[in-house]
Amino acid sequence: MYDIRDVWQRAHQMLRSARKIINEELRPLNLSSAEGNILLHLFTQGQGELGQEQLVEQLDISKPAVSRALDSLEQKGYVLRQEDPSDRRVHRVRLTERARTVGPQIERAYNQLYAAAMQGISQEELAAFLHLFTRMSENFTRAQKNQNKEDRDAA
Amino acid sequence: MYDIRDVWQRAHQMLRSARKIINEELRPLNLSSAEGNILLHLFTQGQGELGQEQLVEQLDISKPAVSRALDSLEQKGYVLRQEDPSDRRVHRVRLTERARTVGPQIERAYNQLYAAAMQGISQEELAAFLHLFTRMSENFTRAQKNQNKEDRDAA
DNA sequence: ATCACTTGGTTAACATGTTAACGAATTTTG
DNA sequence: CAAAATTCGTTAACATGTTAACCAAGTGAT
Repeated sequence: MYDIRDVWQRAHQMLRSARKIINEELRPLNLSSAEGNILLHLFTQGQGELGQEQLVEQLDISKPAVSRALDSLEQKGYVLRQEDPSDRRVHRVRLTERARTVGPQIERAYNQLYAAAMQGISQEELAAFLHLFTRMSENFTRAQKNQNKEDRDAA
Repeated sequence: MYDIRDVWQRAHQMLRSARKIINEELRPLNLSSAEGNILLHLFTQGQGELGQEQLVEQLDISKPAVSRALDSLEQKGYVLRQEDPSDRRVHRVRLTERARTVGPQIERAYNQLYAAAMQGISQEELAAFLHLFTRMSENFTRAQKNQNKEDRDAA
Protein backbone atom coordinates (compact mmCIF):
# COMPACT_ATOMS: atom_id res chain seq x y z
CA MET A 1 0.00 0.00 0.00
CA TYR A 2 1.13 3.53 -0.76
CA ASP A 3 1.58 6.10 1.93
CA ILE A 4 1.44 9.71 0.89
CA ARG A 5 4.09 10.38 3.45
CA ASP A 6 6.50 8.61 1.14
CA VAL A 7 6.15 11.51 -1.26
CA TRP A 8 7.76 13.80 1.27
CA GLN A 9 10.40 11.33 2.17
CA ARG A 10 11.30 10.79 -1.47
CA ALA A 11 11.34 14.49 -2.21
CA HIS A 12 13.67 15.05 0.71
CA GLN A 13 15.90 12.21 -0.36
CA MET A 14 16.07 13.46 -3.91
CA LEU A 15 16.91 17.03 -3.01
CA ARG A 16 19.48 15.92 -0.48
CA SER A 17 21.18 13.59 -2.92
CA ALA A 18 21.19 16.16 -5.69
CA ARG A 19 22.65 18.81 -3.45
CA LYS A 20 25.32 16.46 -2.24
CA ILE A 21 26.30 15.45 -5.76
CA ILE A 22 26.48 19.04 -6.96
CA ASN A 23 28.42 20.15 -3.91
CA GLU A 24 30.90 17.39 -4.51
CA GLU A 25 31.20 18.24 -8.18
CA LEU A 26 31.70 21.95 -7.56
CA ARG A 27 34.04 21.66 -4.62
CA PRO A 28 37.13 22.03 -6.83
CA LEU A 29 35.79 25.41 -7.93
CA ASN A 30 35.19 26.49 -4.36
CA LEU A 31 31.48 26.77 -5.10
CA SER A 32 28.52 25.50 -3.10
CA SER A 33 25.37 24.12 -4.67
CA ALA A 34 23.42 27.24 -3.74
CA GLU A 35 25.96 29.30 -5.61
CA GLY A 36 26.09 26.87 -8.48
CA ASN A 37 22.33 27.03 -8.94
CA ILE A 38 22.53 30.76 -9.39
CA LEU A 39 25.48 30.64 -11.74
CA LEU A 40 23.83 27.99 -13.86
CA HIS A 41 20.75 30.11 -14.13
CA LEU A 42 22.79 33.10 -15.18
CA PHE A 43 24.62 31.03 -17.77
CA THR A 44 21.58 29.47 -19.34
CA GLN A 45 18.77 31.97 -18.82
CA GLY A 46 20.43 35.31 -18.46
CA GLN A 47 20.62 37.32 -21.62
CA GLY A 48 23.46 39.46 -20.48
CA GLU A 49 22.38 40.22 -16.96
CA LEU A 50 19.57 40.03 -14.44
CA GLY A 51 18.33 42.02 -11.48
CA GLN A 52 18.22 40.21 -8.16
CA GLU A 53 14.47 40.37 -8.08
CA GLN A 54 14.36 38.42 -11.31
CA LEU A 55 16.56 35.76 -9.81
CA VAL A 56 14.20 35.57 -6.88
CA GLU A 57 11.23 35.03 -9.16
CA GLN A 58 12.82 32.72 -11.66
CA LEU A 59 14.60 30.51 -9.17
CA ASP A 60 11.77 30.74 -6.66
CA ILE A 61 13.92 31.34 -3.63
CA SER A 62 13.71 34.15 -1.14
CA LYS A 63 15.38 37.52 -1.45
CA PRO A 64 17.76 36.99 1.44
CA ALA A 65 18.86 33.64 0.02
CA VAL A 66 19.73 35.29 -3.26
CA SER A 67 21.36 38.23 -1.55
CA ARG A 68 23.67 36.11 0.49
CA ALA A 69 24.61 33.74 -2.29
CA LEU A 70 25.54 36.75 -4.40
CA ASP A 71 27.61 38.20 -1.56
CA SER A 72 29.62 35.04 -1.59
CA LEU A 73 29.83 34.82 -5.37
CA GLU A 74 30.97 38.42 -5.57
CA GLN A 75 33.55 37.76 -2.88
CA LYS A 76 34.86 34.84 -4.88
CA GLY A 77 35.00 36.88 -8.04
CA TYR A 78 32.32 35.09 -10.03
CA VAL A 79 29.82 37.92 -10.36
CA LEU A 80 29.56 41.69 -10.19
CA ARG A 81 26.65 43.71 -8.91
CA GLN A 82 26.18 47.08 -10.52
CA GLU A 83 23.57 49.71 -9.96
CA ASP A 84 21.06 50.09 -12.76
CA PRO A 85 21.30 53.71 -13.89
CA SER A 86 17.64 53.80 -14.85
CA ASP A 87 16.49 52.56 -11.43
CA ARG A 88 19.00 52.91 -8.68
CA ARG A 89 17.22 50.38 -6.48
CA VAL A 90 18.06 47.46 -8.71
CA HIS A 91 21.39 45.67 -8.66
CA ARG A 92 22.15 44.13 -12.01
CA VAL A 93 24.07 40.91 -11.67
CA ARG A 94 26.74 40.14 -14.24
CA LEU A 95 29.04 37.20 -14.71
CA THR A 96 32.76 37.89 -14.59
CA GLU A 97 35.36 36.56 -16.98
CA ARG A 98 36.33 34.11 -14.33
CA ALA A 99 32.79 32.77 -14.21
CA ARG A 100 32.72 32.34 -17.97
CA THR A 101 35.92 30.36 -17.77
CA VAL A 102 34.41 27.77 -15.48
CA GLY A 103 30.98 27.91 -17.09
CA PRO A 104 31.32 24.72 -19.10
CA GLN A 105 32.54 22.83 -16.09
CA ILE A 106 29.52 23.90 -14.08
CA GLU A 107 27.10 23.07 -16.84
CA ARG A 108 28.71 19.68 -17.20
CA ALA A 109 28.19 18.97 -13.51
CA TYR A 110 24.49 19.76 -13.72
CA ASN A 111 23.97 17.90 -16.96
CA GLN A 112 25.59 14.90 -15.39
CA LEU A 113 23.17 15.17 -12.49
CA TYR A 114 20.19 15.48 -14.79
CA ALA A 115 21.33 12.54 -16.85
CA ALA A 116 21.74 10.45 -13.73
CA ALA A 117 18.25 11.41 -12.58
CA MET A 118 16.69 10.36 -15.87
CA GLN A 119 18.18 6.88 -16.01
CA GLY A 120 15.41 4.55 -17.08
CA ILE A 121 12.80 7.28 -17.26
CA SER A 122 11.18 8.28 -20.53
CA GLN A 123 10.24 11.78 -21.64
CA GLU A 124 6.58 10.81 -21.33
CA GLU A 125 7.03 9.62 -17.80
CA LEU A 126 8.83 12.80 -16.90
CA ALA A 127 6.00 14.81 -18.40
CA ALA A 128 3.40 12.91 -16.40
CA PHE A 129 5.54 13.26 -13.32
CA LEU A 130 5.86 16.99 -13.68
CA HIS A 131 2.19 17.28 -14.46
CA LEU A 132 1.23 15.64 -11.22
CA PHE A 133 3.86 17.50 -9.30
CA THR A 134 2.50 20.74 -10.61
CA ARG A 135 -1.04 19.84 -9.71
CA MET A 136 0.00 18.89 -6.22
CA SER A 137 1.93 22.05 -5.76
CA GLU A 138 -1.06 24.08 -6.96
CA ASN A 139 -3.23 22.23 -4.49
CA PHE A 140 -0.96 23.44 -1.76
CA THR A 141 -0.95 26.97 -2.92
CA ARG A 142 -4.71 26.88 -2.80
CA ALA A 143 -4.76 25.25 0.63
CA GLN A 144 -2.42 27.91 1.93
CA LYS A 145 -4.63 30.67 0.65
CA ASN A 146 -7.63 29.12 2.36
CA GLN A 147 -5.66 28.77 5.52
CA ASN A 148 -4.75 32.43 5.49
CA LYS A 149 -8.35 33.27 4.77
CA GLU A 150 -9.52 31.24 7.76
CA ASP A 151 -6.98 33.00 9.92
CA ARG A 152 -8.32 36.32 8.81
CA ASP A 153 -11.90 35.17 9.33
CA ALA A 154 -11.05 34.00 12.81
CA ALA A 155 -9.53 37.37 13.66
CA MET B 1 9.06 21.77 -23.39
CA TYR B 2 9.93 20.18 -20.07
CA ASP B 3 12.97 21.16 -18.12
CA ILE B 4 14.25 18.69 -15.60
CA ARG B 5 15.13 21.60 -13.43
CA ASP B 6 11.44 22.06 -12.82
CA VAL B 7 11.47 18.85 -10.85
CA TRP B 8 13.68 20.46 -8.28
CA GLN B 9 11.73 23.64 -8.23
CA ARG B 10 8.48 21.77 -7.76
CA ALA B 11 9.92 19.58 -5.05
CA HIS B 12 11.14 22.64 -3.21
CA GLN B 13 7.82 24.36 -3.61
CA MET B 14 5.93 21.37 -2.35
CA LEU B 15 8.05 20.81 0.71
CA ARG B 16 8.00 24.48 1.56
CA SER B 17 4.25 24.73 1.25
CA ALA B 18 3.68 21.59 3.25
CA ARG B 19 5.96 22.75 6.01
CA LYS B 20 4.28 26.10 6.13
CA ILE B 21 0.81 24.58 6.33
CA ILE B 22 1.80 22.20 9.09
CA ASN B 23 3.59 24.89 11.03
CA GLU B 24 0.52 27.06 10.84
CA GLU B 25 -1.73 24.22 11.89
CA LEU B 26 0.43 23.22 14.85
CA ARG B 27 1.23 26.69 16.07
CA PRO B 28 -1.58 26.62 18.65
CA LEU B 29 0.06 23.56 20.19
CA ASN B 30 3.44 25.29 20.29
CA LEU B 31 4.84 22.66 17.97
CA SER B 32 6.96 23.07 14.87
CA SER B 33 6.66 20.90 11.80
CA ALA B 34 9.89 19.11 12.60
CA GLU B 35 8.45 18.19 15.98
CA GLY B 36 5.08 17.32 14.50
CA ASN B 37 6.66 14.92 12.04
CA ILE B 38 8.22 13.01 14.86
CA LEU B 39 5.12 12.98 17.00
CA LEU B 40 3.03 11.79 14.08
CA HIS B 41 5.43 8.98 13.48
CA LEU B 42 5.31 7.97 17.11
CA PHE B 43 1.52 8.03 17.08
CA THR B 44 1.07 6.01 13.96
CA GLN B 45 4.08 3.72 13.76
CA GLY B 46 5.36 3.35 17.26
CA GLN B 47 4.08 0.30 19.06
CA GLY B 48 4.64 1.68 22.51
CA GLU B 49 8.04 3.24 22.05
CA LEU B 50 11.05 3.60 19.80
CA GLY B 51 14.77 4.15 20.19
CA GLN B 52 16.17 7.26 18.58
CA GLU B 53 18.10 5.24 16.08
CA GLN B 54 14.86 3.76 14.82
CA LEU B 55 13.45 7.23 14.34
CA VAL B 56 16.53 8.14 12.37
CA GLU B 57 16.08 5.17 10.07
CA GLN B 58 12.34 5.29 9.69
CA LEU B 59 12.06 9.02 9.15
CA ASP B 60 15.29 9.20 7.20
CA ILE B 61 16.71 12.23 8.93
CA SER B 62 20.05 12.60 10.64
CA LYS B 63 20.80 11.73 14.21
CA PRO B 64 21.41 15.31 15.30
CA ALA B 65 18.12 16.41 13.77
CA VAL B 66 16.26 13.79 15.77
CA SER B 67 18.25 14.54 18.88
CA ARG B 68 17.45 18.24 18.83
CA ALA B 69 13.79 17.82 17.97
CA LEU B 70 13.46 15.46 20.91
CA ASP B 71 15.22 17.91 23.20
CA SER B 72 12.57 20.40 22.36
CA LEU B 73 9.70 17.93 22.58
CA GLU B 74 10.91 16.76 25.96
CA GLN B 75 11.21 20.36 27.12
CA LYS B 76 7.63 20.97 26.08
CA GLY B 77 6.45 17.87 27.85
CA TYR B 78 5.40 15.83 24.82
CA VAL B 79 7.87 12.97 25.12
CA LEU B 80 10.09 11.25 27.64
CA ARG B 81 13.46 9.68 26.98
CA GLN B 82 14.33 6.76 29.20
CA GLU B 83 17.37 4.60 29.27
CA ASP B 84 16.83 1.10 28.02
CA PRO B 85 17.82 -1.21 30.89
CA SER B 86 18.98 -3.91 28.52
CA ASP B 87 21.26 -1.53 26.60
CA ARG B 88 22.13 1.64 28.38
CA ARG B 89 23.17 3.40 25.19
CA VAL B 90 19.62 3.36 23.89
CA HIS B 91 17.19 6.13 24.76
CA ARG B 92 13.67 4.86 24.39
CA VAL B 93 11.29 7.60 23.38
CA ARG B 94 7.78 7.54 24.84
CA LEU B 95 4.80 9.79 24.37
CA THR B 96 3.48 11.54 27.45
CA GLU B 97 -0.14 11.83 28.48
CA ARG B 98 -0.06 15.35 27.20
CA ALA B 99 1.02 14.16 23.78
CA ARG B 100 -1.79 11.62 23.67
CA THR B 101 -4.25 14.36 24.47
CA VAL B 102 -3.29 16.37 21.41
CA GLY B 103 -2.69 13.34 19.24
CA PRO B 104 -5.98 13.51 17.33
CA GLN B 105 -5.46 17.17 16.61
CA ILE B 106 -2.04 16.52 15.15
CA GLU B 107 -3.24 13.61 13.06
CA ARG B 108 -6.07 15.76 11.79
CA ALA B 109 -3.63 18.45 10.67
CA TYR B 110 -1.59 15.98 8.67
CA ASN B 111 -4.60 14.23 7.20
CA GLN B 112 -5.86 17.57 6.09
CA LEU B 113 -2.56 18.25 4.40
CA TYR B 114 -2.56 14.88 2.70
CA ALA B 115 -6.11 15.36 1.53
CA ALA B 116 -5.25 18.76 0.11
CA ALA B 117 -2.26 17.28 -1.70
CA MET B 118 -4.36 14.59 -3.32
CA GLN B 119 -7.04 16.85 -4.75
CA GLY B 120 -7.73 15.70 -8.28
CA ILE B 121 -5.13 12.94 -8.16
CA SER B 122 -6.09 9.29 -8.34
CA GLN B 123 -4.56 6.41 -6.44
CA GLU B 124 -3.13 5.12 -9.70
CA GLU B 125 -1.51 8.41 -10.48
CA LEU B 126 -0.04 8.57 -7.02
CA ALA B 127 1.32 5.08 -7.44
CA ALA B 128 2.96 5.97 -10.75
CA PHE B 129 4.27 9.15 -9.22
CA LEU B 130 5.87 7.37 -6.31
CA HIS B 131 7.22 4.71 -8.62
CA LEU B 132 9.05 7.29 -10.67
CA PHE B 133 10.14 9.19 -7.64
CA THR B 134 11.59 6.05 -6.20
CA ARG B 135 13.43 5.22 -9.37
CA MET B 136 14.88 8.69 -9.55
CA SER B 137 15.97 8.59 -5.97
CA GLU B 138 17.63 5.22 -6.54
CA ASN B 139 19.40 6.68 -9.53
CA PHE B 140 20.87 9.29 -7.26
CA THR B 141 21.94 6.82 -4.68
CA ARG B 142 23.77 4.95 -7.39
CA ALA B 143 25.31 8.14 -8.80
CA GLN B 144 26.56 9.07 -5.37
CA LYS B 145 28.15 5.70 -4.86
CA ASN B 146 29.95 6.04 -8.18
CA GLN B 147 31.06 9.50 -7.26
CA ASN B 148 32.56 8.29 -4.01
CA LYS B 149 34.20 5.49 -5.89
CA GLU B 150 35.78 7.90 -8.34
CA ASP B 151 37.03 10.00 -5.48
CA ARG B 152 38.69 7.00 -3.97
CA ASP B 153 40.13 5.95 -7.31
CA ALA B 154 41.55 9.42 -7.79
CA ALA B 155 43.24 9.30 -4.40
C1' DA C 1 40.29 -10.39 30.20
C1' DT C 2 41.78 -7.01 27.02
C1' DC C 3 42.04 -4.39 23.12
C1' DA C 4 39.82 -3.09 18.87
C1' DC C 5 35.56 -2.31 16.65
C1' DT C 6 30.80 -0.98 16.41
C1' DT C 7 26.75 1.44 17.87
C1' DG C 8 23.57 5.07 20.00
C1' DG C 9 23.48 9.66 21.17
C1' DT C 10 25.23 14.44 21.75
C1' DT C 11 27.64 18.63 20.50
C1' DA C 12 29.69 21.93 17.40
C1' DA C 13 30.01 23.98 13.03
C1' DC C 14 27.94 25.03 8.97
C1' DA C 15 24.56 24.99 4.71
C1' DT C 16 20.53 26.60 3.06
C1' DG C 17 16.21 28.27 3.32
C1' DT C 18 12.47 31.34 5.58
C1' DT C 19 9.96 35.54 7.62
C1' DA C 20 10.06 40.14 9.63
C1' DA C 21 11.71 44.66 9.83
C1' DC C 22 14.09 48.18 7.69
C1' DG C 23 16.16 51.91 4.33
C1' DA C 24 16.35 53.96 0.01
C1' DA C 25 14.39 54.76 -4.48
C1' DT C 26 10.34 54.89 -7.35
C1' DT C 27 5.51 55.17 -8.42
C1' DT C 28 0.87 56.37 -7.47
C1' DT C 29 -2.67 59.31 -5.97
C1' DG C 30 -5.39 62.89 -4.14
C1' DC D 1 3.50 68.51 -6.12
C1' DA D 2 3.45 66.10 -1.50
C1' DA D 3 2.03 62.18 1.08
C1' DA D 4 1.20 57.32 0.76
C1' DA D 5 2.09 53.02 -1.12
C1' DT D 6 5.15 49.90 -3.54
C1' DT D 7 9.50 47.85 -4.87
C1' DC D 8 14.45 46.25 -4.44
C1' DG D 9 17.79 44.98 -1.57
C1' DT D 10 19.92 44.12 3.09
C1' DT D 11 20.19 42.58 7.82
C1' DA D 12 18.81 39.95 11.81
C1' DA D 13 16.71 36.05 13.77
C1' DC D 14 15.46 31.53 13.36
C1' DA D 15 14.05 26.72 11.27
C1' DT D 16 15.67 22.68 9.72
C1' DG D 17 18.83 19.79 7.86
C1' DT D 18 23.81 17.97 7.30
C1' DT D 19 28.72 16.19 8.42
C1' DA D 20 32.51 15.59 11.64
C1' DA D 21 34.23 14.63 16.03
C1' DC D 22 33.40 12.84 20.29
C1' DC D 23 31.92 9.87 24.53
C1' DA D 24 30.06 5.95 26.64
C1' DA D 25 28.33 1.38 26.29
C1' DG D 26 28.18 -3.05 24.06
C1' DT D 27 30.52 -6.88 21.17
C1' DG D 28 33.91 -9.77 19.62
C1' DA D 29 38.42 -11.78 18.76
C1' DT D 30 42.70 -13.33 20.40
